[in-house]
Amino acid sequence: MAKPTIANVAELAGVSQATVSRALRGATNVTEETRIKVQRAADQLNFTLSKSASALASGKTMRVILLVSGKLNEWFNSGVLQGVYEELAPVGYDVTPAFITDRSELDRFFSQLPKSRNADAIIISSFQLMPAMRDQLQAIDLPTVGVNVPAESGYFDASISIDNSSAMTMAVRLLRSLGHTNIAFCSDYIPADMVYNTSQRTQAFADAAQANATDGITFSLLTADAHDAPLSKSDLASQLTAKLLSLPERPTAVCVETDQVAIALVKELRKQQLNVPEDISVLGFDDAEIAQAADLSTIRQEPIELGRIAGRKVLQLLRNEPLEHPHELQDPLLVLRNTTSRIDSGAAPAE
Amino acid sequence: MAKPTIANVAELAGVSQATVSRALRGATNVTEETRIKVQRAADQLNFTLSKSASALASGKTMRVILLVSGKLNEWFNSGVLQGVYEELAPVGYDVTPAFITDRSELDRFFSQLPKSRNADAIIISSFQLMPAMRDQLQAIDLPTVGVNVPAESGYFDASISIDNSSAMTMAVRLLRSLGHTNIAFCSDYIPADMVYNTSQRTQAFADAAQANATDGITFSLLTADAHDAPLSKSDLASQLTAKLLSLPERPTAVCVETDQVAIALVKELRKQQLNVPEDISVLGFDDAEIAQAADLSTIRQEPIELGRIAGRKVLQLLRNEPLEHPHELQDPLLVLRNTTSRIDSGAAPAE
DNA sequence: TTGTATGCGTTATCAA
DNA sequence: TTGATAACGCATACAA
Repeated sequence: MAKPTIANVAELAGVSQATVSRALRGATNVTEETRIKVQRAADQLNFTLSKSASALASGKTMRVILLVSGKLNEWFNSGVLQGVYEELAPVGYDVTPAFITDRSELDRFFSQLPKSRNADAIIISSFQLMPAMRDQLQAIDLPTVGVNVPAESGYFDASISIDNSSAMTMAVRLLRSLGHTNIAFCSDYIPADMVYNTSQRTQAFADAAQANATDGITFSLLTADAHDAPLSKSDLASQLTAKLLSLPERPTAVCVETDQVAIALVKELRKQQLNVPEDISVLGFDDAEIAQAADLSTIRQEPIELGRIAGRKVLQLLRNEPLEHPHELQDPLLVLRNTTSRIDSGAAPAE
Repeated sequence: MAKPTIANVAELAGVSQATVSRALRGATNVTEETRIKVQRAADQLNFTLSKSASALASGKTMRVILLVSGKLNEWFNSGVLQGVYEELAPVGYDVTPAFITDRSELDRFFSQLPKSRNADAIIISSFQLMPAMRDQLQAIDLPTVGVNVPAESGYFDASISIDNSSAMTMAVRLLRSLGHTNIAFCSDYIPADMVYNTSQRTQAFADAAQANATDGITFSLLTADAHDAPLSKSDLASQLTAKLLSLPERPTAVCVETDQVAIALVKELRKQQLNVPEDISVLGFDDAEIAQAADLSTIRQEPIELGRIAGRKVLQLLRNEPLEHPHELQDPLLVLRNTTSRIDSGAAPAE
């Protein structure tokens, strides 16, 4: 038999289609005896329910879309996917990833997006909230949960984000307690049509700077020059290094938007005969695998955990369970390795 | 209107449902005029075709499953996903990832696997081909393409794999040309129920060793002791280092199954006061991001490209196009950085 | 080129 | 607890 249907199973088991359907889905109102009988028949025919037919009949697709900015193999995105999958797959949901890099793709995605037809929920990760997107988000009649989205957004039914503000406050405090009084924040240029950016971190740093601006402390914001094609990390690093060294007074500590850029920056600084961390401390952001390999001090965020939390929120929304805290912030963790030290310490750091 | 159906669009456009269906899918036999009229009506109603209904009616799910061993956020797996997605998404296919870590999950996956019901094709990445799996593969009546699967497998309709044999031959040649005469290969212990392993690489190294075994050259295979829970990379590295150092004659060069383990090994060796690469050369496998950060010499494989190729093969199979070379091997590339050098060179490597 | 009518494989309502 | 039957929303053979 090419493709057994529920009817074949029903016939073989000697019951009705409806009973087969109930038995196979684990409904309560089926005798244990019949259930076993049906299961046996299904196994014998190598039968599985068709998701398409189930979806059509029930109105539930058992699928949730994960929309990420940037590529699926980026550290953050793949981690979120893993986390979401861990929570949703065990309860029968498929997770269909989609990614988007520029504005036009975003528009296309949302216009084609099944307004409630092809998914039961949608998770949106790390998007800048542009006006156009807000409208489209509001037009969606699906449960929507955000990952690393701006705090002020009431555009999602739920969200989980890292606390950038807390992260940058911690970073500034750390560097100050190490004696640094001239601190910079480095970030890449953000094209206007970019769907994601780390501007939240930049802003959070600026806020933290302002809160600490009273005494003789200098804060600087360094951003790469505008460019069309994305810069390689090393080109970006050398540009940032040049800017860093051309400041009136060279900062003794820099926070960098991501580990990748931070590591490239460390390499470039060392190439310029500056010792890290003796001459200048560098603090990354993410604690990706490379941070450990490069012995980089950094601020940890945990994409897998963010994904899990997002997945759980989706499940709650799907079950119409009330969310106590629909919008959550996750506390970051400072991870100190070998690229940060006291300003006045000329000694080599301990191994 | 809550959920517009094709009937609503038909009514608004003043045509039949069939025409709407044809127009929206870009069928040829529709007047440009009607197509525009229909499109306008669809836009106005914010209508999108229901994938479930389409799938049920047409028998095509427009979905392909990507089954990987290990987690979705691993470097190789997420790269393959990205590559597959790049090829399939533009032509309308969803890619649904699934991952599996042990044998029991594998069995469950295959038993629940829609024998041709819930996907149009399946891509299987990096699985060891166990007997149980062979049977199940043969039972699948879907196009099946493998990524990094054993060469001898005629169990897939198509496949794309890295050429482990060529990789290890290159590695051995490189190390020999650098003057090394005592070369080891390091790998983790592989639990019996593991669905994936790097044993192909180990075997390829053994083959390469045999091909070079004539003169006074020593090859060793080092494997971690059996363990239940996965070892941390650093624990694994220290165990491998211990084995390495307890050999009658310490090898001057080691190939390691993955970059991760190689980097941990380098750290451990240096902790043991051995200079890398002056005293001992280390060669990784993958050329993941961390390899560059750690300045590791390694053998590059490109998961994204593998994914793209797999995606294209799926498309060809789905279109019933004949594949000239259903089973392909990809040539690896040697990437020399700072963990390999001549055996007789005591000088520090150039920056 | 367009319309009509049927079927795709389930779920859900209702009755038994 | 089980069975009969009507949706579910679309694709497609066939007719016009």
